[in-house]
Amino acid sequence: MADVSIKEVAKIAGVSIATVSRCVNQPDKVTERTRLKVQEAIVKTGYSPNTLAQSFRRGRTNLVMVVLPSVGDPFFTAVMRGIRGAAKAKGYSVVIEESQFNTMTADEIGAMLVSRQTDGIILLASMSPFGTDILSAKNHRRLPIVIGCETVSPELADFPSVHIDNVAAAKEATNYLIARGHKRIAMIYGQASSLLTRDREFGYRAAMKEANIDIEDGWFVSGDLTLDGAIRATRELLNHEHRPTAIFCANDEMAIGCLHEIRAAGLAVPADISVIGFDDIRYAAVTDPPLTTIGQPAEEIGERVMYKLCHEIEDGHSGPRAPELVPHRLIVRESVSEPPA
Amino acid sequence: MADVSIKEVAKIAGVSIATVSRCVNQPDKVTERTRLKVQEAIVKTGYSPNTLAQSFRRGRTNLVMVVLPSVGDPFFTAVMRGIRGAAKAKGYSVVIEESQFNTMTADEIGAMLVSRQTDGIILLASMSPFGTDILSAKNHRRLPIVIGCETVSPELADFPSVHIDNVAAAKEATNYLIARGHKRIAMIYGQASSLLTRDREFGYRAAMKEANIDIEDGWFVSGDLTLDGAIRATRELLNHEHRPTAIFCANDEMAIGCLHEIRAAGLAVPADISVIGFDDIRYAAVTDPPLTTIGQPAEEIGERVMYKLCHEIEDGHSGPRAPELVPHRLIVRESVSEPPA
DNA sequence: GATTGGGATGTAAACGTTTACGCTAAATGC
DNA sequence: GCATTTAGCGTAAACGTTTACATCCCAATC
Repeated sequence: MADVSIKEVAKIAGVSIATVSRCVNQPDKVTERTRLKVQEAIVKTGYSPNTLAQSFRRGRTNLVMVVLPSVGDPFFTAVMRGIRGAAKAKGYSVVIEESQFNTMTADEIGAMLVSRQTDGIILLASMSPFGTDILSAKNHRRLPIVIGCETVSPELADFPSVHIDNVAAAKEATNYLIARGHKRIAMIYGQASSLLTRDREFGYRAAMKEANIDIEDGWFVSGDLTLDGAIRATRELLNHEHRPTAIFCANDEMAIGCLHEIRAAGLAVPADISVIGFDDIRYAAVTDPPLTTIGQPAEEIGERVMYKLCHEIEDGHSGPRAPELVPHRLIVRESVSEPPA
Repeated sequence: MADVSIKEVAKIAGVSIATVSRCVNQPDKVTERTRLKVQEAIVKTGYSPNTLAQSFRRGRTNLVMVVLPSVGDPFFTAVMRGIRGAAKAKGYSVVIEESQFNTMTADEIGAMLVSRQTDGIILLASMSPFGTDILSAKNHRRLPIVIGCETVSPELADFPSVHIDNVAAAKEATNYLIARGHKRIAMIYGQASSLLTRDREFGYRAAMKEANIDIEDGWFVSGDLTLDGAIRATRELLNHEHRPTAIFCANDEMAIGCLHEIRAAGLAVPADISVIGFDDIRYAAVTDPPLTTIGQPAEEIGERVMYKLCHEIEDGHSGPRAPELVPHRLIVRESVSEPPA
């Protein structure tokens, strides 16, 4: 059944292997008559082209790699859905690498491309902690890499990217809390190494500064972008001598952990403490209380980033590389109110 | 930098390409002296073997495919973590296919293997709705396929599998509700086509029957394994003329939707209605109230299923194929109590 | 010192496909 | 009806690697 090669088809159809190949790949270069003859031989033998040989010959795998911080994060799941949809439409398969748990370095990524295991790479996770030499512009060979979600660090500025304006979005979240009357506003941020985190931090600090509100020591804590990290961070905040009346979490997963820990401490959201998240993952709508958050068009980001990558792979790069900004929006639910009197 | 082939290395090192290949793949077959010489040439040229050519020549991609119902489900995310870890250890990459949104048929899966795009396949989703001809035992060629999580349908019984005893687990969940005094127990199940759903249904019905409790019409509703589906299903249950006092959800994601909808209706969990889930995803511990559920060793399942697949790929199959059962356990939190008086 | 054995290396074939090139025969232009 | 183009097809090379086999050389044995 398997292991039938193009040779066999050619023999049965009474044509050369070149003709069989053409029938499959460029049907217009071949007579209707022979096309049918070959088609018949193909179904008779159950032939399907050996993808390995094709990839080898064509120098393409039709495989792209996505590097993301955590596959468990529902936000990235949504981005992945967009990527996958676009990939399917363009005939690519996707392999995922989690940057959080392995030590994949920029060198490994470069090696991956050089050794042609994948045709291109989508970075949803900042690689800055690893060093970006191979990826950087100083490497003159253009690697098909596109960056999504993350703000682009200077070394990577040469690569195309798709993301929201993280600074503006974080500022908007913070301003919303300020507008509701909060002054003691804490932030649970992600990983210190991440640029995305840094952008959201800038937004938070900028909004506070503009409103002339001081940020006390201990109001800016890391939650590692995880549920458990956020629970620890929230505990710290609750024990702070000036307990905040509002907490801005850099993603929804942390916000959910935050909600839980506040509740566990016998306090109420938003009566005692307001919470605002980031990403608008699906669970955000069903928490108790439903989470006010910043929505990102995750699936759209995924789609666009994939199409951009296809363009890089197939047409090489062309024209300018201004980051493609997509819109965010504040989604008001019930986890934010005025601070307690 | 790129595109340096084995020939160039050979020329620089002053040896034949065969020797270079041996240095890389079977270092013990080569003199220390030449090995060093070649090594030097390799770093000098920046050579890295063309993976496409290797795959082609060796007839192996070191790529496996995982088919699962929904990548968004945190349970499968956990399974994937196990798979990914084992894959990494064994030198494989993983591509994911979602069976929910595309129409991948068994034939396509077969084609995938025949055309050698992947070395093997892990099925975490039942393929029964699609027809299993290609995969079935009647196809004499042994395909490297392993089944995880799902109970194995008769046609697939010939393939190795790793899963919990879903019937027993569902029975245990139901019995727990019965033991707490419930009689009006509803179930929100997954997709009707899924064997896993059928097994959990069996367990539920068996427990009810043994306790001599009738299941009323309308107490057994589909939630599609999704949040939204569960919300709809819960609404139906709340409007039932004999409203259940307990709801058994076939997975935690649905249980979370269920909790939310009960709350939205102004009722309390567990005071008015008890809820029990299945899977013990991470969010289950931080719902309000924390969710009582059945825990599965998701990551372990993933690991084992991957190792089993490696064995299939590398050593062919050998010996008997009894399904490998892994233990489940009831995790008691706070979403179940006695029924209201 | 001749013979044998074996380890290290080179030679060349093979994997299945795509494609440049050349050939034949048919179609087109006078 | 002849010359010219062109469409359809076959031949064969090429992609980069692995590996069976041949070769060579050195060491060990008699």
